[in-house]
Formats: sequence, structure tokens, C-alpha cells
Amino acid sequence: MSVKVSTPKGTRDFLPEEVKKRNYIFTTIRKVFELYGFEPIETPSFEMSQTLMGKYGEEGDRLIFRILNSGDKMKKADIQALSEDNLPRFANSLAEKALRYDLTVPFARFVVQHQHALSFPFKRYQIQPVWRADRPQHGRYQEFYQCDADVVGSDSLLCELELIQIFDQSLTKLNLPGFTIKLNNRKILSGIAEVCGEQRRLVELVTAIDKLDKIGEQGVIDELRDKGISKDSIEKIRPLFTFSGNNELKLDFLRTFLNTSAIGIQGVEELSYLVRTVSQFPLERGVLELDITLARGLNYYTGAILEVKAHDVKMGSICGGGRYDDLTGLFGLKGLSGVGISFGADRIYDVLSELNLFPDEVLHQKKILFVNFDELTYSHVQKLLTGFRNKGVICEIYPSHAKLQKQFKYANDKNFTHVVIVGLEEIKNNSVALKDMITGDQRILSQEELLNL
RNA sequence: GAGGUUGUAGCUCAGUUGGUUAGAGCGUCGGUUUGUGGUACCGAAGGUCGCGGGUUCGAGACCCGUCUCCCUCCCCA
Repeated sequence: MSVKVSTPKGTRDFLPEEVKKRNYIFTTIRKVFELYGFEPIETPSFEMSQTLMGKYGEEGDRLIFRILNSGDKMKKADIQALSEDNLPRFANSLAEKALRYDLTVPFARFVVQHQHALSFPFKRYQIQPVWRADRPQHGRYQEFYQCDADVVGSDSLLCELELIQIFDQSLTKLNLPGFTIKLNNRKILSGIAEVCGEQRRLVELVTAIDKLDKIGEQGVIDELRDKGISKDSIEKIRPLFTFSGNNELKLDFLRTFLNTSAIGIQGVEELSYLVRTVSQFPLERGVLELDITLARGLNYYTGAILEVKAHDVKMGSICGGGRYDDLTGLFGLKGLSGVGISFGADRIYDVLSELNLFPDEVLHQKKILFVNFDELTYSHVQKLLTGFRNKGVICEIYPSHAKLQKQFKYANDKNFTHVVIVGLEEIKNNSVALKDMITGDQRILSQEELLNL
């Protein structure tokens, strides 16, 4: 070993077996997206900085990977901004491009830019990597794949319903035994803030409530107090911490709790529609659960908020999503409502690995290795190789005249299911020897019999 | 961005209060076997002890810095 080599932190290489398993996840999700009429698009891995900056809140900007200007562009650096201690502006002058942080904001840019070529409602899916300069942890990487499906140009709740069904179908097809689809609505959160008179502190209020299951009731109360939320307001919110029951009971509770807030009641009606419809057309394995503490994507969600957690694993959410009424508004196209979901393929991979749920076929396809003896036998083998490949069977010939021991070891290590031997003896009898690498059995066949297996 | 933790062979890890030439298992390669893998036996290769500096007669071990791994917070997939 001469130099210490490694991938940058938060990134990984994928061995052939891992790539096969990942492709299985992508393919499964892609098929479901297509069955619901979503069409594929792709966008560049990096965008203009200004497209991304400021779209994910203050925290988000910190986590965006910036791309340093190259060559003479370096000379354009805004030294004055640096001397005035205006670091964001200085940074922008150094890096006019940045790696995409998610697929939603680039999609909003895409819709605005190509609006003349799209017909609405536009349903697209997109499976590409995103980058976040986050500190790596269990299930958190700096480079990871998102599989997004969004509908833009329709405010029908049928879209939300379809997306919930897509969660259910995809994860069921991936053989996940159980998962909860958590549902909330930004209008409920606005309603809560309104009812306790803290509309202006919505984000602080809600991010504290979001931690309920993590730090408990007292923890949330402490945090609210630290953030300067009044005692009165906290008292008004308190009932939210303890109420429980099924979705119907929760809705009843909210209807009463939010009855002075028009927007809150609107949120309740939206949730109520989804809960009712899902119960009429039940999900396969997913459990739909109202969770008013759910507070994701506050920076742009305006209606539904969705999150999926797998059962029986210690892992953050594996999918997210929600409705955003004004996302394209940021890029100048008003009045276009969107709603979308995102699958975290890397986390799903970790969950499937942990629960041992990858199907055997993904890794153990039929594969045949032909032993390589010499030039004389090669022409006979080549005919068989072509025959198998025409039938769609994976096969290969060992590339050199190595001793048999070595060729068999190769077959074993690479999970070949069969080895075919064609040597002088077999050619003389117009036969082949076929060895089953799993059982160890070996038999003699004619060449025709071999191809017809 | 804040706090904690880890780093010795390709991998998982030993290495005593600082003291000769830094070890094991697994893996790799070769042989036992020039027409047979997965088991067994024999042998070999492989290490600037993360990096830089300091203390010391002497540092893998102690001190400082730095990078990295993993974890908590923040936030999220």
C-alpha cells in the first residue's frame, strides 16, 4: 500500500452486488410511477447558485455544496464584500454554481423554463442523486438518490390520494412487511398557531411540536418556553400533546380545537377527505396515520405533509412529500399548485438489508461458465455461447487457458450456477460435460440437449 | 455549524507502566491436484502503526495540531 485512498466523507462506492440490489429498488419504484402515468425527466446535477440559495431556509443554505468558479472567473471574487464581512455575498461571487440539494426545486425551475412545452397537469418522475454537506450518520450520506414523483398544475386532492397509493404500492412491492404513512397538513399547523395567537412564530412553534415523540411533552414545553412562546399560548396547545385515538377521533378533536380558525378547519376537511377515501379503498400494507406533530418542508409546503417510516428498524423517515402551492412562484410562474413525494432509495436499501428482504433472484440468476482449454476447442465453445446468448442466458468463457482448478474457483466465487466443459474428449463424442455448481452433480449431454435446457 | 468518539496488514482486531526485528484470525496468492470449485493440510506475500509536529537515550503507546470514522444536537432521505 503506497497511498491511503478513500472516497470523500459521506460518499460510497458500490460493488456489483450492491448495484444490482439498488437497481432492483429503482426499477420497482419506477414501474409503479409509470403505472400511475408519471413520465421521466432529468435535470443537471448542478444549478445556478441563485436557483438553489434561499429555498431551503437558513439551515438549508449551509448544507448546499458550492462549486468553486474555475480559471479567470476567480478574479471576479467580490473582495469588497469580504472586507465588509458580507460572507454570503462573497461566497456567491466565488461560486456561481452549486450541486442540487433535492429534486423539487430544480423541478420548479424546469417547469417555469419549459412551461410552453408542457401540458398541465404535468406528472413527472425523476430518479437522480442529490448532495448535502451534512454530517454523515447512520442512514445519512452526503450523496444519495431521491426518487421523486410530482404533479404540478392541479389542486385536486385526488393527487394526494394517488401519491399515498404509490407509497403503498412501491413499498409493498419491495416486500417491506410494515410501514406507516404519516399525514399532516400545513393548514392544521397554521390553524394551531392561529388558535393560540402565535401566527408569527409558526416555525418555532411547529418545529418544537415536531419533536414530541423524541423529547416528550415536558421537553416540548421547555423548548417552547426557551423560544419565548408565552405561557398562555403553551397552555392552549397542551391538549395537542396528549390526545390520541384513531384517525376519526383525531379529526373530531381537531374540528373542535380549531373551530375558530378558518384555515385550520380547511386543513381538517382536507385530511378528513383523504382518511375517508383511503378507508374506502384500503391500502395493501401501509398504515395511514394522522400525525399533527409532523412538520417537514415548512419552507414551501402549504397543504398536505407526508412522511413514511418503516416498522421494526431504527431509521429516520424513508420517504417524504407534500403540497406546495407557490413553488414555481419563486421563479415567476404564479398560480401553479404542485404536490409530490420522494423516496429515499439509500435508506430503503439500508432497511431492506437490515430486514434481509432482497429477493434471491436479484443476486442468483442462472449463469454459465465455459471452461477454456485451448484454441482447438474454442470454436466449438463459441457456437454454444452464441446459442445461449441468443436465448438470453448469461454465459461467458474463461479468458485464458488456466488450470481447471483456477477456472472452477472463479466460477464458484462469481456465483455461476453451471460450468460447461468442452475438451478433446467431448469434441470427439460431440458431447459436453455440464456441472451444476450448487448440487455438484455432473452429467454428459449432447450439444443440442445442452442448448435446450 | 456545536459536542463526544475512533484510527495498527485488503477486512476484523491484539499489542502490558514508553524498551530488540509490531502479531493473530479471515481474505489473497502458490502448492498438495497439468480434467474439477465450495472442505482439509502445507507455504508465501502483504504494515511510512491516519497525517504533521513535540517530549524522550528510545514513541504504535505520552502531549499538541490536523484529517477521517462512528455517535448526539441542528436539520433531513
